[in-house]
Formats: sequence, C-alpha cells, structure tokens
Amino acid sequence: MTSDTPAKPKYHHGDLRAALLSAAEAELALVGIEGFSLRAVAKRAGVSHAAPAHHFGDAAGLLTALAAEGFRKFLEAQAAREARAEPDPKAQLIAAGLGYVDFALSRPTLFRLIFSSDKPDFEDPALQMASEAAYAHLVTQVRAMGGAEADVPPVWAMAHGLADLLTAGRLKSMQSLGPTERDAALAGMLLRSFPSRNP
Amino acid sequence: MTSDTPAKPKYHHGDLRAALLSAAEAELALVGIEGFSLRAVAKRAGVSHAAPAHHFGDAAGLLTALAAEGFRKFLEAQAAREARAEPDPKAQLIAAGLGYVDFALSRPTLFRLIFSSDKPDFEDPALQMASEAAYAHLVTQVRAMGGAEADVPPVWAMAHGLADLLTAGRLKSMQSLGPTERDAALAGMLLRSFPSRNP
DNA sequence: CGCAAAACTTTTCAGTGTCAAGATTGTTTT
DNA sequence: AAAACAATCTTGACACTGAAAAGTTTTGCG
Repeated sequence: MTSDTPAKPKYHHGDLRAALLSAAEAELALVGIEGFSLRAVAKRAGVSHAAPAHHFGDAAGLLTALAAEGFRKFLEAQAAREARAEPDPKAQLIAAGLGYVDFALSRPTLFRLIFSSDKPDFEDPALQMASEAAYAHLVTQVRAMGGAEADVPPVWAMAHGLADLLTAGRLKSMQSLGPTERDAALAGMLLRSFPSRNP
Repeated sequence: MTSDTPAKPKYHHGDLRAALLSAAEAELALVGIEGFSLRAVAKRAGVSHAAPAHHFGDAAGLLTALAAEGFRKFLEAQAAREARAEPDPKAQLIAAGLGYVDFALSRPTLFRLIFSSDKPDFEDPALQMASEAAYAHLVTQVRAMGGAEADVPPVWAMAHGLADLLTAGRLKSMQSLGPTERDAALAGMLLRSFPSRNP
C-alpha cells in the first residue's frame, strides 16, 4: 500500500506526505472528525506542528487529500464484495450496496468525512475526480440492470441511508444480527430500490 | 420568551438560555457545525464569553439542547406536510418522507447536528426522548400501512438517504427540478421502499 | 564545489474551550 | 426593612488550536 504516490526523492523524512496521510487517518479514527487536530497529526508523524502546512497548505488541504483517498478505498470495498458475488447484474448491484455499508461500518469517520463534512474542499480537482469515479461506478451498475439515469437516485439513497443510519447506530433492530443475517436483511432492502421492481 | 427586544430585562438579561439557543442556531447555520464557536454565540447574544457555561455547562451541552430542539422541529416539518396531505396512510407516509426532506433542506446544519455529529451527547435524557419521539412517529406511520417492525428500516433509510444526499448537494439531477416536480420525483422513490410493494 | 530551492523547524499571534474567582442582581430569611 | 443567600453574569487566566513569518537544515544541480 501507499504506492499511489509517485516515486519521490527521499528527503529528511522519506515520504512525509504519505506518512502524514496515514497518521491523519489514524488520528481521525481515534478522535473523530470534530476533534481532529493538525498538531496531533504532526506529533504522531514525529515532525513539527507546521510541517503539514508545507505539503497540504492547511488543515482543509490535508482533509481534502484524505477524502480523495477515502473515495478510492470506498470503491475498493465495493469491488471486494463484487468479486465474491455472482456475475449477474442484480447480484453485482447488491454486492455494491453491501460494500457501501461495509465501508461505512469499517471506516465510519472516513465515511463521514467524504459524505457529511464541510471541511474538505469538494471543488478540488483530485477529490472531485475520485468522487465522480464512485458515482460513475454506481451508474454503470444501474445501467447493467437495464435502469435509466433516473433510477440511480433511489438506489443510491437506499444504500446511503442504510450505511449512514447503521454508522450512527440508529438501526438498533439490526445491531444484534450476525454478519450473514445482516447481509441478507440488507440485500432485501436494497432490492426494493432497484429499477426492475417497477411496474 | 418570544420577545427578542425586551423593553426591560427582568434579570440581567431576561431569558438568556433561550437567547443563547436562538443565537446558537443562527450561528450554526452561518458558520457550519465545524466552525461553531461558543464565544461567537455569546457575542451574538451580547453576553460575556463564559456566560453560556452557566446554562449549558460546556459546548456539548449547548449543542445537546439544540439537537433536542432540532428533533422537535424535525417532527414539526413532517406534521406540516401531513396536515396538507390526504388522510390515507400511504399519502401520510409519503408526506412524512417529504417533510423529512423539507427539514433537511431548510435547516441543513441542524439536520447534520442531529444525524451526523458526535458533539451532542445522545445519552442525554431530553435528547434521547426527542429522538425516540421522532422514531416512534415513523413506526406509527408504517404500522398504519399494515407494515411490520421490520419494514421500518428500509422506509427510514430511503427517506434519510434522499435527505442526506440532497443536503450535501450530491443529487445533481434533482437540483434543477422545481418544487412540485421534485416532490413528485421524491414521492415515487419513497414509494419503492414501502411495505405494500412487497409480494 | 557553491548556491538556490525544497523540506522542515522555530517563533509568534489571534482565536478557542474551560476553569476559577470576582462582581452584580434577585430572592429569601430573620 | 435589613441582612444573608443564591443565581446570574463578568473578568482573568491557562492550555490548546490553526496559521503566518522567518530562520535552519538538507538536497539537487549548475
């Protein structure tokens, strides 16, 4: 991992940029997005508190880069599910939805960063591209099932709503379920939003 | 309580607690939940920077009280829609979903505070009661349509997902729609998650 | 070499939350 | 009515934060 950044010359630290991103994600998971502190990240990476500014400008810059990486991991979580599912479009779309939830539950703070935070700069080209790639993947899935562009929002909303509510711990009836039972229940709900169910 | 311009303050301020809550909501809508500052709220209310602590303890206490009030306004938004809808259970449930979205779009920051923030203390009794009241309302609606407890999560998730994605401005295809067109499109999507559509 | 630029540190400043102590006002007791 | 009390609010202080500015070290290149 951490091989997505191009080969960089080894300076004082080696690859501080990657180290800061890694430290930032760990810090984010630890203290939450609202208690996030640039200085704590720098301390965790073993550099001075002003070092991050040189690579990311300010705190928003760091979180923007982290969000872009978050979208990539988001797609990875979906791809992992899809690889284990049947190849037919319906099973693939369900798998994508389950991957959506997987990501939210395994990286709740990152999920919030990319979907419910104002701190990242969503106008940033790199972040925007990563975000659009995630959206494009969903559109492809819906199209493969014979759906139109207008069928994307409900499918997305169902997956997103489930992921967000589960992350916040608000679906108490599903907390007690085991992994396989939970997946089955989620698959049933995701099915409801699919275009093929329309009359 | 309703007089924002007190002719003669009874106490030092009158009703500082209410004034602080009002100032906090305005400040929240202005700078967002992540740029929220206790001192700015105090300044807006015209009191010293430490005055809020006496009424709410700390920042989390203020935001907890604000979140509880937020849940009440959330129910109000739904009730307003329901009052204008047909009395049959299906129309009422759709109205509740539209009210859900109304609230999210008209008070996006408050919506995030109650659904996607870690700052409020959700163990607080008052907040928990307000939150459970909102959930109970949804359960009642689903029951009225002949649905079971297990039918609540998908209905909730669809409404919540739509509200959250719209608030974040991620459903670009729906940004261009007028109010009535948007409502019609949302109603169609909400319908998909309803129990009556099951075989 | 030697020098310019990049990477990082140190210093500094304004702003924040929270605590402790003081001042002011309203209420209660005597 | 006067004095004691409690609630309300202010002032001052401390440690922490993000960010800007200026200084220091390292690297790469002519």
